[in-house]
Amino acid sequence: MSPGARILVVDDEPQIRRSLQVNLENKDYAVVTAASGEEALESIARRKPDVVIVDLVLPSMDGIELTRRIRDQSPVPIIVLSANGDELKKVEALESGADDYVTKPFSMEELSARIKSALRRTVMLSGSEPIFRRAGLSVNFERREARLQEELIKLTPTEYDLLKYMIQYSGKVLTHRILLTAIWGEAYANQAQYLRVFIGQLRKKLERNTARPQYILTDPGVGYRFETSPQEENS
Amino acid sequence: MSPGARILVVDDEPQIRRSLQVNLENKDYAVVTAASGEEALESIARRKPDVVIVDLVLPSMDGIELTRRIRDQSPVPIIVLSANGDELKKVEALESGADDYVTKPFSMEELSARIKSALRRTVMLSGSEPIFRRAGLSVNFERREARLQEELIKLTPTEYDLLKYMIQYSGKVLTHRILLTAIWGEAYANQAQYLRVFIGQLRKKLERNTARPQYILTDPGVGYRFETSPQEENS
DNA sequence: GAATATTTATGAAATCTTTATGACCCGAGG
DNA sequence: CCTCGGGTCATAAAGATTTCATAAATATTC
Repeated sequence: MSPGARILVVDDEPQIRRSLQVNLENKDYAVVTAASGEEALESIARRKPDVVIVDLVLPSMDGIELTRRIRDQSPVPIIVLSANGDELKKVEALESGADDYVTKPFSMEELSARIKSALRRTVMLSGSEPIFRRAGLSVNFERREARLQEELIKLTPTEYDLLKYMIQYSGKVLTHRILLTAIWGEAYANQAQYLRVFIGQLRKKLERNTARPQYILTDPGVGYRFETSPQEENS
Repeated sequence: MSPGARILVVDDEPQIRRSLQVNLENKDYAVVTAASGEEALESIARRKPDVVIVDLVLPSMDGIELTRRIRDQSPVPIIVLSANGDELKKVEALESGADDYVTKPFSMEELSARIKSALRRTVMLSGSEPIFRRAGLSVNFERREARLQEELIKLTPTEYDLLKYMIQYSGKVLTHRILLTAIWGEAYANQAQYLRVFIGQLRKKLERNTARPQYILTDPGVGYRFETSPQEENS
């Protein structure tokens, strides 16, 4: 699927760099590493990686600052590695321009899935028609309608806008602020309750089991994400 | 096949404009060209093309922005020409309201097929008889008359124009703005009440049960659309 | 002056916003 | 280890607002 995509790993701990390098090379990625933000910026300019993985904790220039600096010069997908529990930092990272994050400790499968998702970020469209399809769900942008197994689903304007926006950035974590700003406007950036209500309505209409959503996932403390590939749940 | 359908080609490179013009005219289309988004918008308002072909890369206003602007005022099918590999842009274009895209480099056959497909989706008055038929309804565009089960229905000029327009783009949601602009003109784009009155009159004349319309459906908060596939009615 | 178009008025329907409630998670303090 | 309290989240439902359908009055056109 992604033979030889270039990945840059930025971490100050040599052990972690090594470990990631070995594991990712096993998955056929071309890996380069950097031990600091400065190195990373230079490496990005020279090597043009397809994905950058950044540890949140770095000496001198932390992950958030680095993310910001990268974003000033490149739209390359950035995945942040964050310590468990630091929701605030996650949000900060996402709003500085990171595309996704993985919470430590994480499995290689998890990281790998996020890398794939970042590489594939383009929404899959069927043929040339403006229709989005995934699992049982299809959304026709021309007709402004959504179907679940061929069955038409009635969506209000706001519900449709929200769904469309989430599909557009599917796979990516979208913070409350980002969603609220996009759909309702800057002034509503703090009305997280709106979001809960409308996410709830969308789930009620789209999800088989609203308690275990397939499409619209919650990232507690951060926001929501439209899942790209329906995963089987472990539980 | 499509005698004299009007096509607008929007591209800033004179060579490509020329090439497309010549090739499409050979296929019996009436071709007009525009070198910029601004020109294109004006040409659409004045010439009412049946299909618009837009290069994604344009100076000042790019293809996506142009697509969005066209969509604000017209449901005309838009085919986007995109450079190879720019998946993200394609998605963006389709979500902005484009109907189809063709990746450069492309053959004339390919483009031609897409044009035909786009024309087919709008109800063209091609074929031997300019008559639209669906379920019990038939509209003769040459004689400007509509019949319900062979019985002639009296339509005022505005009612007829509105019906014809909706049939032409049947299946698509037509926003209030688009309908008002098309039938009454730019200046009336906010008079949604006109629409309600005339839609109501059309329904009274066409629909068996105005409370459960078969043909003219309401998309609350968005607009109206002419239903393509007749639904079985229950009860 | 007859047909048509525009405007006004009103109740109904759909949607959006707000409030209320309980579940759940997690850390602090007993 | 347990319980408490604060926070986020999901959901239902009440209230407010907007949009819609319809009838009818008025204006315009030919």
